[in-house]
Amino acid sequence: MELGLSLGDANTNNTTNSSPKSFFLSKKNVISTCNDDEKKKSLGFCMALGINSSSERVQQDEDEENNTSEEGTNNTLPVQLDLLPLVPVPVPPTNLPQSLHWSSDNGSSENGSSGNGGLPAARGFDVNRLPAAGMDEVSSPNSVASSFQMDFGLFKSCVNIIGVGNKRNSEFAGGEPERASSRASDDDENGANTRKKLRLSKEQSAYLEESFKEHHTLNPKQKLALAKQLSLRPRQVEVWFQNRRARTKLKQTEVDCEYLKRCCETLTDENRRLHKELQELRALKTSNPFYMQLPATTLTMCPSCERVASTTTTTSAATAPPITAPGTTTTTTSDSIPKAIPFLNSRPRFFPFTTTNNNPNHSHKSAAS
DNA sequence: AGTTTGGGGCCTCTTACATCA
DNA sequence: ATTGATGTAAGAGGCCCCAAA
Repeated sequence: MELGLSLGDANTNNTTNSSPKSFFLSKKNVISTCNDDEKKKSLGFCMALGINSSSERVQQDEDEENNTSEEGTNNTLPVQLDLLPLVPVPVPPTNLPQSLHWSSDNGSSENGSSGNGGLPAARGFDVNRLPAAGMDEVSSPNSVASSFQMDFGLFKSCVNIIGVGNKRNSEFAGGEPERASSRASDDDENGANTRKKLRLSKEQSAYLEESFKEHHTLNPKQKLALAKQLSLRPRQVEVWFQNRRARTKLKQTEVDCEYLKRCCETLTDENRRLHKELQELRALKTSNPFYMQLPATTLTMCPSCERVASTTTTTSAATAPPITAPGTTTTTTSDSIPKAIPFLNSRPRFFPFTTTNNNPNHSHKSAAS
């Protein structure tokens, strides 16, 4: 079971919205990564903090990094907490190279295993570090390691030929091995087993980003294909995706916390205002006891359709003919809430833990319809 | 059918390194 | 040239899932 905290447009059905901002806290505190298996297991607790439909919707990932959350400041935030199953979020198509558009069934990831079949010609990626003695990791049980190692030899032979536009690496574009690689090889020669920090080139990072837009997780074939495409080790690709997921989660958490903070402030203001109005109404009632002699009306909220319905209860105090405020009408429907309580008509709807109306036969007993 | 076991994937925390101001 | 901050690749440990025994 996962806890899904979705920050999206509450005026739309955020469970089917194309891009709700959400992170899912599963029992492992992991981000749901659109993995089909996890989605099947997810029983989402969707907590949505909506903004006006016309307001900008915070975009995912890349826009998070631009800290667009500040743009979402809106004092009229309707807040919605939904107990809803999480619905898979469609991933928008990207301009990912065709070779990296994997299908979810792993079936189309075979591109990389057939030499360079289907993949664009090996681009100018430098190799930060090429293993001296084979691949340090081939995690796939049905590994394609043999073919990959064969191809790897080809890549290795091309390493010093490939030029990279990266400033950091461009200094070695003239056939010089990259510094880190050189140092690593030196250590290897010295038998040292110290870890070396190796930067990926901009092209490699961009390529990984594009693939990350498609899939937040990789299956072994995808990982191998990507590693082959980028002349990286599968372990490097795997680590990059792990770190990328962690960064995404961190930023998402920051954005969501900011949303929650603003929402809390909004609700605090709302609560303060309601208290003030309540005091005013009580003062009004005290000063003019006949002014607010309305029938005892209980406003209730239908959890299914989120419609306000009122029921007029007959009490001893309400049996007397109501004396309404000037210019007001006494009704019992939500469509005409007494204007003596104007905020009920204007306040944003706040429904903690509302549920959607799944019953098509749902109807109200009240006249409100 | 239920249990155990090993492998793989992923997450989280952490470290080490590269880069920049 | 040095230093602190920041970003990030990578290691380590743990958890979960799954298939095979």
